[in-house]
Amino acid sequence: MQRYYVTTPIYYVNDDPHIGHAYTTIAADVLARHNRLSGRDVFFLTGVDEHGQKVEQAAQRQGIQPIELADSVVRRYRSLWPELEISNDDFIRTTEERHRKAVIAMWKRLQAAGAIYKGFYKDWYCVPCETYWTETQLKDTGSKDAGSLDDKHCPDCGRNVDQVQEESYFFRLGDYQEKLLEHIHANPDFIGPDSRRNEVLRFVEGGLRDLSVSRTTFSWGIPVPDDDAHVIYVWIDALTNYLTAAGFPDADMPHWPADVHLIGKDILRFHAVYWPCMLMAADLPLPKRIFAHGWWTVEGEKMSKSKGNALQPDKLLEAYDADTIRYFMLREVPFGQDGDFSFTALRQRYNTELANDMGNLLNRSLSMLYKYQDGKLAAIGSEQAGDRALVAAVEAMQRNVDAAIGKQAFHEALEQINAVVRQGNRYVEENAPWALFKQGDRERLATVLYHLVESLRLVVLQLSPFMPEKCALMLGQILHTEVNVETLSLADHGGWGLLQAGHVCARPEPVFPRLD
RNA sequence: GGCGCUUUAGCUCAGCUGGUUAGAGCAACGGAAUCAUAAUCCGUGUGUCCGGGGUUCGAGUCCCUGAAGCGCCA
Repeated sequence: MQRYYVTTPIYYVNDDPHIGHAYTTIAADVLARHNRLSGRDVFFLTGVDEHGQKVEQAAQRQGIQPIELADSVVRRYRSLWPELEISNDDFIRTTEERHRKAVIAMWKRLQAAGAIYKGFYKDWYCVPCETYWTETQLKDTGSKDAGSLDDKHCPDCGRNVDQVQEESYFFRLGDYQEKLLEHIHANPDFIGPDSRRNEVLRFVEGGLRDLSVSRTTFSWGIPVPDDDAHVIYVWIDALTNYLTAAGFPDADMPHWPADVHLIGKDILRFHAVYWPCMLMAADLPLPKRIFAHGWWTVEGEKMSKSKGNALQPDKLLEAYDADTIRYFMLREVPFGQDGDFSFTALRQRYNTELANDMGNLLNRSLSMLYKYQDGKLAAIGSEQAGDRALVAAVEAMQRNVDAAIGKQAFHEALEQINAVVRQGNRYVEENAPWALFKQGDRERLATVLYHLVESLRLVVLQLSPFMPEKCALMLGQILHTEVNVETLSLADHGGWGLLQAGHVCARPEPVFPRLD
């Protein structure tokens, strides 16, 4: 069986879940569900990153152990994901033993390859802020008298910073520059969208410096093998999670390499530069694709902690169901671009596309089926051009949705689906079943109603990865039975004509009541 | 400062390697129909395709240049 491995980043437990985390995870979930529907053996991974100085300090401030802080945030994620209908197959925590083993194995593998060496890491430290800054970050403050040490100021508070020198292990990132460039050029789909791919290319072309991969300034992490003074820094620790869950280093890894790492644009460089180079050094296959999506503003404003306007998924779920949120986020904005989350826009999408077009098409179709044929599909007569066009549109949609999702173009997939829905509504008007009924043309009436219901069945099937719950309801009405969308497959259920004459649909009930 | 991207109907955007009267969705206006969640369907746009210059028989689509916005890097 064809395999499919999709990942989200592991979210840092320093932060409560917000709409950005939900976005990545929903998108990954749609990929997972679509590929399951397509018959693939899917492995969908999400999880959390628990180590690091920030968590250590935050825990200290709260007077608790880092693991306690992590545990509490993990609980929030674990309760949130089911509410958003996230169907992850695994949830990884970087504090797990399996992960410690994988990271140690990764480290040793890099070391054995000669890709790690010990050196010194120079940094600037702002004592009042307790924050480290790099040389280049300091330059941004534009001091008047550049050059002298006194003029190095903290970008945050403007006070003087101290230079600190720290022993550190380094990864020979620079050695892989050419190999990485070759790989990106040879694999045009390796990084998406294209604008991000270009950014990475330019960044790598500009030269890669070796990467500091250990720290001695905090201890909340995985110690460097045979050198307890050092903790393995975030790169090797966090990124290796994708291997850990795949079975590294013990098992053979049937799902590796990953088909897609979905990420936010803020962590593009780690995933598109550091990670592939580490894998090359460790002589492991590279992920097939890394896709960076954009960020959300809320009602036109940037989300920020200080503004306190970060949209929390659990709050959102009090107002709208998961399917509506899922649909809106993937429909409103081309995946890869930034977008704005506005409640007006959400309600408009919902009312026009879901309530008026999709929901009402199902409702009016089944209503007519009941009004004219007691809810029962009847044998069809010969197909006319409009009937064949509808069938062709459904089949084209199936191909196009698959292609769109294959390149993470969710908005495009949904547009393909909506186009068939619009055609369905047009089909109703063109064939006017009510007129056929009055004329007593039972055969034509049966043909039209059959085409409507059967096309709806296939449309909803395609939509089910996006809106599992609503689609289960809609399919339930069409099939007149409880439907578990997780067990459906395109191979078994995706063909035209599977509904039989004599099948009785359920009485319709609005699935998308209009919102005011 | 360097590199790159974007700028097309009121709004959000599509327009591949240049070629008939520049398109979609939403919004607006007019009409039809009545199966349906007053939902649907049809019709309606005199848009400087950001400005300027150029290449070409022909440019929204290529080149140069200017402006605005954005991204990455410094």
